[in-house]
Amino acid sequence: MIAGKTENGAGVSVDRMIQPMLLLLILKKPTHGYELIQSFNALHEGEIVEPGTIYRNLRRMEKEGFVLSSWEASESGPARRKYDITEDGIKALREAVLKLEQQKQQIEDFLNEYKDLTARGDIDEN
Amino acid sequence: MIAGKTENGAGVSVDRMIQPMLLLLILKKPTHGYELIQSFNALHEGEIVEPGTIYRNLRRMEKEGFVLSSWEASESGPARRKYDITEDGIKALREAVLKLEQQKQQIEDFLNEYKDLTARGDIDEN
DNA sequence: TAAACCTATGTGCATCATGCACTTATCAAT
DNA sequence: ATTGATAAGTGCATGATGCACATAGGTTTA
Repeated sequence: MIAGKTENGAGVSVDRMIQPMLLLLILKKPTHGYELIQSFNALHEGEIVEPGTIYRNLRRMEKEGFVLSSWEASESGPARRKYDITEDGIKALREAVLKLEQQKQQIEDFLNEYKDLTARGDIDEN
Repeated sequence: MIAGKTENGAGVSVDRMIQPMLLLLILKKPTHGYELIQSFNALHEGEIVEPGTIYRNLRRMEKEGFVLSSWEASESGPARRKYDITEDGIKALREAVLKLEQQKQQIEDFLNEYKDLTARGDIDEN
């Protein structure tokens, strides 16, 4: 439970990965917020991402120049805001990838330290 | 740059790992805040952790029953608050480990998806 | 002895991201 | 006309952090 806690607990999982994940999804296939929410929640079952979080991240990323939006008519339903990634967005994605690699390494280091401890029997298993 | 941003940018690295890292350090060797700050900043060079963040996390964890503190005299210097981990703290550490394993997996999944894309040449390398 | 410095702990304020709940709006179907 | 799915968004509260500052004990030095 960290950051905007509740039973969901963004302290984990998709935590702080929303921006790069959105950028990657948009890079793969330019689309709109509603579908991104579907993709997100289909991808990580159980881990529901708040619509508000998606929409706010999209608007913020547009403000920062990582994506561009354009209104698009739907065959059946209200108009949607379709997002495309920009050059800056691709750059931001690359930087995020580098940071995530570092983060993964840090987590691995931590987990290894923990395992060393349990292996030595300094801590019980159950 | 996420959460309390500035040039430091906790959005990465030690991001949201402070609590489990502190618990692990204290489990290995009960100690006080100031030394934990040293350990932290020695461990991850370049990534400076704010003293305020450490102290606040320690007090919070004590309020939640994960650690216990006791004042202790120093040979040379002001008294320090020495922290010991509790059973609940060990439990919390174990839970954090599980979540970090999940988080690591998510990062890996993401990085693999990204690599698939670059491998297909859908995105330039530089 | 006073000033300067290191050790040690902490707080106040601003910023940022998220969860939860709610609102608005379009379109289709009943 | 009402209901329901699609689609986008906002307001408020909560929580974590950075930065700067405050406080205080102890040691060293001028």
